Amino acid sequence: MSLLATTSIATIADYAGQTVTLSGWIHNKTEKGKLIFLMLRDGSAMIQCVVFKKNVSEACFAHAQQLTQESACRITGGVRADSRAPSGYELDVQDVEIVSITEDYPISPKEHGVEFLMEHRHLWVRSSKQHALLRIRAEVIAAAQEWLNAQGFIRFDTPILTATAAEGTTNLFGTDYFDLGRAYLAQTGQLYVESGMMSFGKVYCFGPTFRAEKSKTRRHLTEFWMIEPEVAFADHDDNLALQEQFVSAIVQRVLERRSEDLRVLERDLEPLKRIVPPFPRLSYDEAIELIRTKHHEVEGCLPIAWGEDFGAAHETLIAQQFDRPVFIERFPSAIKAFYMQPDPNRPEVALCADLLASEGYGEIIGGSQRIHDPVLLEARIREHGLSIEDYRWYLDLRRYGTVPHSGFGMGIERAVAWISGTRHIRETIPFPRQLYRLYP
RNA sequence: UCCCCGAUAGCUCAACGGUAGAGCAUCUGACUGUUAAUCAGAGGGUUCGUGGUUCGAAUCCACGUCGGGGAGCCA
Repeated sequence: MSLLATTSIATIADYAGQTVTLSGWIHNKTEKGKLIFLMLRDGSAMIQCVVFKKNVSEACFAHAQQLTQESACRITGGVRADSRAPSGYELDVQDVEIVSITEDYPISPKEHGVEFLMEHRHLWVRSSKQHALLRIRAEVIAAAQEWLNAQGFIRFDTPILTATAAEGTTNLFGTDYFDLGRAYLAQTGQLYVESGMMSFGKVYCFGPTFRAEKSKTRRHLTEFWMIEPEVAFADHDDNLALQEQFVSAIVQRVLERRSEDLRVLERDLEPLKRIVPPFPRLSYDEAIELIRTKHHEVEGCLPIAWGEDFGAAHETLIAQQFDRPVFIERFPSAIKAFYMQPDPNRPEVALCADLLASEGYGEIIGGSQRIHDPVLLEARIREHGLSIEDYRWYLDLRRYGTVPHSGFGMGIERAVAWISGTRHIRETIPFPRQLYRLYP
């Protein structure tokens, strides 16, 4: 049963032959003398409504004439299958009720530049492609949480206002916090979610995270959403297995439920259909060697020495060797976060991995096995020049019932950009926050 | 923070040292099958700002503002 008195356009096929009332906005209008075509959008779908002058009252035809792009209205008419209609069904209009008339809607069906569209982001979300993309975002978020819930994970929310830097070095957004000095917006929920892991075993946090880095690329936002699972008694290999199942499940569910939106975005579905476990795995050492032999395949890609981190060109080169996402594992500890567990066979590398999306969309997951030994963790905190006092609670997790554990974080916007085939990350979130954009 | 590029009608762009232009949108009129309808007509400009070069600047130069692409950093 519907919560509203009006019919949802998405279910219009169920009403063929019946008279219904639809509520929505005029997406487009074509006048042809005594015949008017109204493309009505209600959020669920669109349908073409046909107004014939001789079939309706004078008042009704006048109302239809007054409607402009994005005017709101209620339209009553008969549902009829018609091959001439874009969606296969159209509405034979009997009555038009105007709810509000829109004047001078800024976004016409013609082309626009990025600056103009971003300035009108609050209206741009009504456009077909943005609508499809944000539906896919919602599906990715729902799929991620529901898959984890089905695996016995508990959502464990972590704070956004924190007293210190979680990972120390990166730039943070700060704000005054009453008499307690500075507070910072979280750049990850990971440390806190480890507390939940010791309580519930399998947990995840999901929320916005903030990076005050002056990144200016199509892969970066200053505010982005991250989902971070954390599992007790899970080692590095368990972690990678979890990640490839998680990512595959999300992709397959989007293919299953949002194929119409992927079609609107003209996304090639074949690469997505291949996203099933197992994903290829490459050690950091193997990646260095691959770059040495194949760096000429990507412009601007130069060989790097052991101990250096990869740049964007290196990631592109590595990702394009495979037809599905690829793990790069066991990075040098020196270039990774302080909490990552060293490989017992090679203490100079960490039991961590980055997952690079296929088709050159870059890193979508970063994860690791965490240090569970309190002595080692405390030493690492000191080595990184961090305050033991700030991490007292985090060290407590290792003092009381410590166990090996692993986890990872997936950036929602990068995953959505990859799955939807969207070049720029800014379109994958309703209101992107970037270096030079805080409005609307 | 660094490198590259851009700003002209509501929008997308042209004019590149000599009278400010087009398409779309808007308004008026015609049209019973349009899918970004078509046809006819009309209105619409502080060429981002400040200074400079020049007989003359949208055009060349400097600085500034806003924005776009990329690097680094990362998800």
